[in-house]
Amino acid sequence: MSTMHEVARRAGVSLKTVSRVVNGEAAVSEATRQKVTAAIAELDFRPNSVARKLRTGRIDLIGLALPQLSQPYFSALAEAVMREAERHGLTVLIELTGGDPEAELATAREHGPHLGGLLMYPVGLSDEQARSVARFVPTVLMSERAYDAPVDRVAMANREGARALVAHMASLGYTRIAALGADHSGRPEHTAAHLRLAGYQDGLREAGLDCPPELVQEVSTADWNRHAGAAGMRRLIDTGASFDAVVAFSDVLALGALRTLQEAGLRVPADVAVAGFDNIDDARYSYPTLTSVEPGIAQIAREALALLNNRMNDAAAAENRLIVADFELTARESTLGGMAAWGGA
Amino acid sequence: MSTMHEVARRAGVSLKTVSRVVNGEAAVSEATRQKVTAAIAELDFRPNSVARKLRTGRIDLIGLALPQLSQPYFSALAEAVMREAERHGLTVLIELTGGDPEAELATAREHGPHLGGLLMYPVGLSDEQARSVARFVPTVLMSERAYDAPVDRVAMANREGARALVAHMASLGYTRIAALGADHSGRPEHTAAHLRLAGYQDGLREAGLDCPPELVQEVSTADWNRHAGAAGMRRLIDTGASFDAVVAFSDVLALGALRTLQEAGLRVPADVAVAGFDNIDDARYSYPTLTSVEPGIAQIAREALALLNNRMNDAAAAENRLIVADFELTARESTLGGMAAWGGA
DNA sequence: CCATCGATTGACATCGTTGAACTAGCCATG
DNA sequence: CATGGCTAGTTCAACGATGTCAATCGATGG
Repeated sequence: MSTMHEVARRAGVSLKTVSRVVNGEAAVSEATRQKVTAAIAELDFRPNSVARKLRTGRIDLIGLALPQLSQPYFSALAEAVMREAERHGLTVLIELTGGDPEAELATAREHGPHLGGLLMYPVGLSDEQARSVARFVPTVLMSERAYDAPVDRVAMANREGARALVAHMASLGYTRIAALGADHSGRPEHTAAHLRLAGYQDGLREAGLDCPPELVQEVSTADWNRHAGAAGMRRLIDTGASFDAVVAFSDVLALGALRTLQEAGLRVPADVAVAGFDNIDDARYSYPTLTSVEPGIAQIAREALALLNNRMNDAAAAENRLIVADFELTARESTLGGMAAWGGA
Repeated sequence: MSTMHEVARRAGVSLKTVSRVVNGEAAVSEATRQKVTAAIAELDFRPNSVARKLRTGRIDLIGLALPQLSQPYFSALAEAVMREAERHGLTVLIELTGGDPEAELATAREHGPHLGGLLMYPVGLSDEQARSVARFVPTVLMSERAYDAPVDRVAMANREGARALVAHMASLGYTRIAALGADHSGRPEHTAAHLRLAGYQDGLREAGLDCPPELVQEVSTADWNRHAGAAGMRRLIDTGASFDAVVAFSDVLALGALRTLQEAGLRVPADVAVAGFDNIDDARYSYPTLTSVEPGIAQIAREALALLNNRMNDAAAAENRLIVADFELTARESTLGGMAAWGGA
C-alpha cells in the first residue's frame, strides 16, 4: 500500500495538503486538488485507517455481542444490525458470548477499548458487570431488564407478547395452556425467559384460567433450540398432565415441540395448539405453519443504532433511554387450524 | 484509558521496559517485572491495539465474507470459523456480500487493507476479481472452483456429495429422480449449484437412469431458502412430470419442498423421497427427518484457518493449495421411510 | 510604495506502541 | 588489568495519519 507521503512527493505538495484533499477540507485550490487527486489515483492510494484511528481517536467499528448465531433469531438480528450499521457508516464486529456472563464481560473488556461502541444482547449480565461493560465502551443493551448502569436499552415487548399469545389461544377456546421454555436457573430476572413466563401468567390470569405448575416446562435459555424443544415436549407428555395448547418461548422450541407432538400421534391444532416467539422464517414453512409473535427486529436494529450513535457522539448524554419495539401476533395454522386441505399424510 | 507512558512513570522505568513486560520479552529482571505488573494493575492499563497495529503492521483481525447469515448453513459456518479463529488468537469480522460479485470485490477493497487476512465464500467472483482480491489481502476462498489467482481454497465435495445422494436413492429403488436448485444464471461455473448438478448427473448416469430435463428445477443460488424450495417444488408438480424422488441442492430447499409435497397430498418417502445438502440442525427435526449430506463444516473451518494463518505469516507461500473436506451422507426418514410410527396426522 | 488581508500551503509535533541501536554494569578470561 | 561478552535497561526513531500554528503570496487600499 502506498502512503500519503508518496502521494505528496508525487504530487509535489506537502503531506498536509494531501490530507486536506483526502478529507475534503475547503482550503485547497482547484489546481492542487487536481494534482493530488491524480496522484492518488495513479498510486491507488487509500488512507490507512489504523493510523487515522490512532491520530483521531475516532473508531467506526462497533461490536455486536450475541449469545450465538446459529439460532435463526440471532442471525436475523445480526443481519438487520449490519444493514443498519452500514447506513451509519459503521462496521460491525460480531462476538459470541454463549450467554455466559463472564464471556459477556470479557467481550467488553477485551474488545471494548478498541470499539467505538457496543451493542449487546445480554443473557447473564449482572448490574455490576453491566456497569463495568459501560465503563469500557459506549453501550446499548438489547434487553428489557433495567440495569443499574449508564446504558441505553432497546427491547422487544416480551411480556406483552406472551400475554397476547395466551389471550389469542384463550379466545379460541383453549383452556389448559402449557408453557415451554421457562428458565429459573439462577439468572438475573427480567431475561426474555422470565418476562415471557410472566406474560404467560398474566394472560392466564386475565382469561381466568388455571396456571398449574406441572404445565410449565423448563428449558434453559442457552438451550433454546429444536432438540430441547422436542425433549421438553416429550417431558410434558410423559408427566401425563392434560393440556390442549402450548406456548413455546421461542419458535425453535415450538418447532421441536411440533415434531414430538406429531411423533406422539397428536394433531396440531386439533388436539394441541402450538405457538412460538420470534416469527422466524421457518414459522411460515413448518408443518403446520406456526403462530408466532413478531418482535420487530428491524425496528430494534434501527433504534439500537440510533441510540448507540448518539452515545458515541455525545458520551455524556443525559438520561438512559429504553425503547420497546412494537410486536405483532401472526396467527397461523398451529392455532387456527385449516389443515384439512393438506390431506392426511 | 491509561497509556504505557503513565505506567512507565508510575513504575519508575522506561517506556520500553513496560513494553517488554507487556509482551513477555525475556530481558527483564524479576524485580522490575513485578513493579511494572503492579503499576499495570493499579492503572488498569491495557495496550492500545490501534497503536500496536500501526507500529507492527500485524493485524489479528480477519474478515469472513459470506453471501448472508440467515441461511443456517452460513451461520453454522460462521460460528465454526469464529471458534476456530479464537484458537489462533484471531478475531473475525463478518461481511455480507449478498453473493454479488461487486460486493465481494468491494469487501476486499474496502476492508482488505485493514485485515490480516480474508476468508471468503465467493459466489459471483470472477478470475480477475479474485486476483484483485488477493492483491489487497491474503485470501482463502471457500470454493471448489479453481481461480487463476494466488489464493488457497477449501471446499466441500459438492460433486461427490450429490452423486452419493443419487446413488443412495437409486439403491433404494427410486428411478425418476428430480433435482431442485440448478442455477444456470450466467455465473461462473464451478459454483456449488453447478457442481451439485454435475454430481447429480454423474449419479444418474452411473445408476443407468434417465436425466430428463423437465425434472431439473432451477432456483437461483441467491434464493436458496424455504420459500424458493416450496415454489420450485410447486413448479415441478405443476409440470405434470412424473417423479418419485427429489434431490434438493440445499437443506432449506428440501425443507420448503417437503412442505409443498405435503400440501399436495404426497407422502414422503412413500410417494416421493427427498434429500438435501448441508445437514443443518433442522434436518433432524423436520417432518419427516431429512436425508442430507454433511459437508464437514468443522473441518472446513479448521483447514481454512490453517491455510490462512500460513499465508498471513508467509506471504509468499509456494503453491496455492486446495483442500476438499470429507463429506458424509446421513440417511433419514425422508428417503428411508419409518413414518408408520408417527400416526397419520 | 508599504501595510494589511484572505487564501493557500507547509513545518512540526503528536497519537501509543514497538524495533534498532546503544549504554552501564558485572562477571569471566587470559 | 585490559578485554570481551553478557544482562538489564535506556534512548530515539518510526509506523501513517491529523491538528496547530506559522509562512508565503498576490492583491488591495491608503
